[in-house]
Amino acid sequence: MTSEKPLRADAERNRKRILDAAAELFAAKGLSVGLDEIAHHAGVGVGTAYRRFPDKRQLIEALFGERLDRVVELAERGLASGDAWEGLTDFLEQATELQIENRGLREIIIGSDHGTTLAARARVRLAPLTEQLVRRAQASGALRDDVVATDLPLLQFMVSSAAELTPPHAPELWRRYLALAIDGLRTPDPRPLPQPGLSLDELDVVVRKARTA
Amino acid sequence: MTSEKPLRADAERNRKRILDAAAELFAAKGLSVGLDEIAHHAGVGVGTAYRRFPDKRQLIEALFGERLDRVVELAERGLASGDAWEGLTDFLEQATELQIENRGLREIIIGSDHGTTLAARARVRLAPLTEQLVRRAQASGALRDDVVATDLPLLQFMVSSAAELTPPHAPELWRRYLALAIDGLRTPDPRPLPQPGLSLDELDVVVRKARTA
DNA sequence: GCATAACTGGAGACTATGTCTCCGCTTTTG
DNA sequence: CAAAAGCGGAGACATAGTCTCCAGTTATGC
Repeated sequence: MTSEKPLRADAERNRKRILDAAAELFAAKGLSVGLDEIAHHAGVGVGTAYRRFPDKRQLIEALFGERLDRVVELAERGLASGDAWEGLTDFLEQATELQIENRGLREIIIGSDHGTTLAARARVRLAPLTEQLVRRAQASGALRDDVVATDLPLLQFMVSSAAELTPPHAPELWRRYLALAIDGLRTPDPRPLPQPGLSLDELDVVVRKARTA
Repeated sequence: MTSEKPLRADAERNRKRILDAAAELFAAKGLSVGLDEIAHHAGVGVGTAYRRFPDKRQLIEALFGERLDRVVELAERGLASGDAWEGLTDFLEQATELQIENRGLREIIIGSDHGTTLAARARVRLAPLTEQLVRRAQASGALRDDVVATDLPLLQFMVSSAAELTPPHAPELWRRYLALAIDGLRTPDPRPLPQPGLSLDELDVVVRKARTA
């Protein structure tokens, strides 16, 4: 569909440079970096950047599709794990790690208008997998019964929020709080949770509106 | 020290209106609301607002001192509780609730340049109390031993982050996640946490830099 | 080589948002 | 009722991101 005329050699080279710079800056600073900054970091003029990516969304979608696939893949790998509980916690830990390494990814996963459809599609693929992860861990007896699948992304969000203000000399501090939360999930004789978990639709609303405010 | 000439009656009346409007808007929208917006909401001109509060910080400090006192007071009440565990969890829950009800308060407690000294002073008063709360709960056997006092504000921060994107029809959802975290604190035979907790000084750095970035 | 189509760079226009000043007019006060 | 105090809000200023324009440069096909 996208009728692509072949670019001139130098133009193609610049396109790649812009994509590289954008990947780096989005990961480090989030999606709010301007195309101007990206262009400068890529060593090209602003005009060049805007000519190639007239819409920032195109740039974002070009970059983050693969990253989101990896999250889905992590869930699949968790389901393939021999141990149901480990499958769940490994997924939680690794998916959280991805979001923390890449601030742009985190901002895509939680709302922030940009790349919305991309994230929405990933969520659709992810939902049945996490549902399955939770059910399996509950069946194995390791996971408390009153947890639901939509709790997972919210836990990830909480932990990655804390990670965002982590001091440079303790970049792994978030693992402490994820571990604490995971211990909360494992509680053997929990008192029932005071509020019901969200439905998938409700989660969608939550996740869409984040940061935008 | 602040040599206060008595204001004219109408001026004093407007001062109060501005304070009321600011309290309302800061609670609802956070500290980023402009003086212009506050002035308009108070039904006075922008000039009036700036004449009375040439520095936004003065306005903020005038408003949030009392709120911060209440947090300290909550810790004291927790310490006074007969049950060490309940004292701790009640404090956690109620202090978190205060932050969630009042977005401005939350932004003051975590860095964001404004009102820094105010929050720093509150932290100094709060530190020995939370230290005590934790120690007491550990002595009673209810709280796992590898938790430290600086974990409390970080847990609160995580939960209130989640609360910030809570959907309007489930405003109490955060209680679910606080309960989960609290169950993590109670874990009877925890596997040791993967990262050491922060010292008070480290917490200070963390808490100061938030949101500013 | 050379003509030309493709591409480049970055100044600056434009928008949006918040901070803060100035000053002609109004209200309070003694 | 005159003077002092206060008022309102237009608009100057600063910052920051988005995006356009076009004179000048470079790749490419003949």
